[in-house]
Amino acid sequence: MPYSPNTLIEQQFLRANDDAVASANERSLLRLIWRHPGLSRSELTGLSDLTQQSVHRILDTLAERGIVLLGEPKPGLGSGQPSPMLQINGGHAYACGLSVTSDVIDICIVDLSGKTLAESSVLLWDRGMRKSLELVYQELIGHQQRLGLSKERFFGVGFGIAGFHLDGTRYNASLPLHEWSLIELGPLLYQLFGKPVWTMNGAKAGTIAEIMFGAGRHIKHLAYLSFNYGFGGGLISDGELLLGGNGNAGEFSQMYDHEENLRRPALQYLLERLQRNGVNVPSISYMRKHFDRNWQGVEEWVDEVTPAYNRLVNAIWAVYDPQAIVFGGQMPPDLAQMLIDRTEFFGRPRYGASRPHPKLIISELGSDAAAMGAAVRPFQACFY
Amino acid sequence: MPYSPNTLIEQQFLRANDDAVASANERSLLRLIWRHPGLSRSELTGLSDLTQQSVHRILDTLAERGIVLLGEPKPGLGSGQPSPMLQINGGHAYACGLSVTSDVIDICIVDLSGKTLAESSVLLWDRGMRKSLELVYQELIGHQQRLGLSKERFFGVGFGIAGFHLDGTRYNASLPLHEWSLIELGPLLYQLFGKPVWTMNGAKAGTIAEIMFGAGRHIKHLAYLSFNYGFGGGLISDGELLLGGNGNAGEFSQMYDHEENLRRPALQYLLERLQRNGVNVPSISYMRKHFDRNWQGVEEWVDEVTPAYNRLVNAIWAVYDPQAIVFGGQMPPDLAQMLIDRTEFFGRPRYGASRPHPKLIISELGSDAAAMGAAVRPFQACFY
DNA sequence: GCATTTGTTACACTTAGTGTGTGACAGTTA
DNA sequence: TAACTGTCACACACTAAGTGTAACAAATGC
Repeated sequence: MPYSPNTLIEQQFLRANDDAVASANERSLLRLIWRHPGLSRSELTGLSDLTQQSVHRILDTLAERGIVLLGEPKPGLGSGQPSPMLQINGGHAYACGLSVTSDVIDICIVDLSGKTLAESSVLLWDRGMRKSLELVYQELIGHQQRLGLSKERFFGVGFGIAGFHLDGTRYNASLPLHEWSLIELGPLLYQLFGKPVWTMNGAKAGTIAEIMFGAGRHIKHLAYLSFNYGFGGGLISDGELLLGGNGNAGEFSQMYDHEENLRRPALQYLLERLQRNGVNVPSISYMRKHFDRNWQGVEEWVDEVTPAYNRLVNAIWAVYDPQAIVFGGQMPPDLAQMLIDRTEFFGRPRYGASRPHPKLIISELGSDAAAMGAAVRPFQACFY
Repeated sequence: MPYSPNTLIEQQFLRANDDAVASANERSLLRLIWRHPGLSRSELTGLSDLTQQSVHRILDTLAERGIVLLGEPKPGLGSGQPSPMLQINGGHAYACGLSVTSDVIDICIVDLSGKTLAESSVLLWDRGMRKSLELVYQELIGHQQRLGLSKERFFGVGFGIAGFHLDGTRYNASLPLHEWSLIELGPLLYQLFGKPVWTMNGAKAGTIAEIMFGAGRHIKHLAYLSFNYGFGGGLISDGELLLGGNGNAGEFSQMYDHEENLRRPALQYLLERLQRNGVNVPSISYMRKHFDRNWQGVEEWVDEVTPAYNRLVNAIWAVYDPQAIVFGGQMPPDLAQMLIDRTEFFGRPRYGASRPHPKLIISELGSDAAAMGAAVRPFQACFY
């Protein structure tokens, strides 16, 4: 039987007489509370399709289980009996997110309300996978002790890795991660953490962060570009991550042939160029933090990748037609703007009406998006 | 309030005390019967997630409403009380599909079981839209009388038009169809036919045919290429048509820049070339019927479009990653094979494991796929 | 202070699926 | 040919979950 995290969820998080964490209607209400912080019970009734009585009862059981907090009456709603404010109870559960890239594992602990409780990272150096995971586990234990988090409230682990999906929980990552490739990561990590583990491609983790914390909260169909050492991304359809036939929808790099591949907008090439030009930029995260568009070589690189970039944007438009394309990953916002300024949509207007093209948006999430996305993935899978 | 066909469905097709045609569970059973012709009631229980009792009761109500026929006991199932064979009752409802292209409107009448009852077409010439629709309506009336179809069993109309979606039921079609562009087609057609009308892009109609009658019956994630005068297509995710942000997912032509656009694999260019070479090929449908790969100019054209074709296939792979890409529309099967033989996937293997790429499949549906797809669209929207 | 408005809560009702048990039937065995 | 066995049909009581009606509670505003 294939590994599935859903069957491994602990009893204390499940509904009575049921092996799910929340029913479809419960999830729809939880989603609304997530998206509208400070909502009152009566306002929620208006947003939901359910009747007032059903909303009331469902919230009652959610509050009894400690998932939702019924707060102070909300003021300023006009006449009538005041309605309590609703809040997701962060204390009900927390999850750990891991993002494995070629040189570092980012760790992030997030509670059910979406609050980041801790962040840290472990450098890979030349340590083997087992050793690295052992260090990650120690980090986690440290965070738990420092924050006074009980093991019982630990819901699960989200695990993102830079590499494409093969099948089950197997991935194919780039060379430095050869040890992590081609093996079933799900059972391995479950054994280490003793909690259910949701695995995903790293760019998909960023996409989930964008769904839960970013532009995806208001835009239902979008494409997320994750610019990193290489680059990938993800598609969101109707607020849900789209997987495609093999789980690799949004692995945009694949569209280039050998030659064009060298002029694709992957940050490794910009980094190399800057270093060749003597600009002191040791890493991609440094580049993101201190980016200056006047650095020697930036303009040149942008001009060089513009054709491949425009091909990318138009291919996404043609194939998937999202409402928006979000620039994320480690891309410096100002660099993203330079690309956006050079965008050329190929479609020509007909009768004055052009085919509506996607908006181009710079992600407002930090560069830790992947680890954050990995961390909320368990909650997104079960609560929202 | 925007036009919606679902609210216009006539009483005789709706459930008691409900304004839907079939509940989620009813639809899941109907889908299974559709996909497994000759299924017995007991076999259906095994395929469905529901219990035997629930299946029994749901089938009972569906049989009472005349949607399903309980037939003869199925022989050869071993011991036990014999179980009746199940059949969708074609007589319960029929629908009319229209496919509007630049020179012709194809008409197709399909019953609920998927059987084609009639096919015909109306040439557009220089007739205006109103006049053409009037002729289509006369054709429909003729078919109804000849086949003895009662108006009461007429469920609705599926309408496909070659042009991209704008919003609501407005489309932007190529020049010969300027009269059909930029207007709300839904209310207009509802007024003419007096039945709910589901509108869609023409290539999406072909995609729906592929879902219901073709490769989509067994493959859940695929991309459909509709080669016609121009070319478009559609995406299927988990057996459902994917719309994207503006309803234009799968409008693949959009990915080419001005220059490459002239070397894209649209059949208009092949037709022109053949005619220039003195090959007697008056139309695309003639070309499909009598295609010969030795015609003067075929090989040359295929070589010329191969780069753009490979870009297309790789872009679909990169962006959406389907399990299969289906070659459909008016493309002659042998011509499709010539392209497939020239396919080059750009991905390189890593650790000997390549990223799994989509299978390339030639559609087995006839060239009337668009009208057929348009015709089943109302059933697909409400029953399956 | 009272009417108005709106949220809370109780209770009967509806819908839809489940669990149990009995009888029907075909094929096998004695 | 009668008994046995496994599978299916079907009836009935039960459960889960949402709806509709109505009484009651708590604020606002005149």
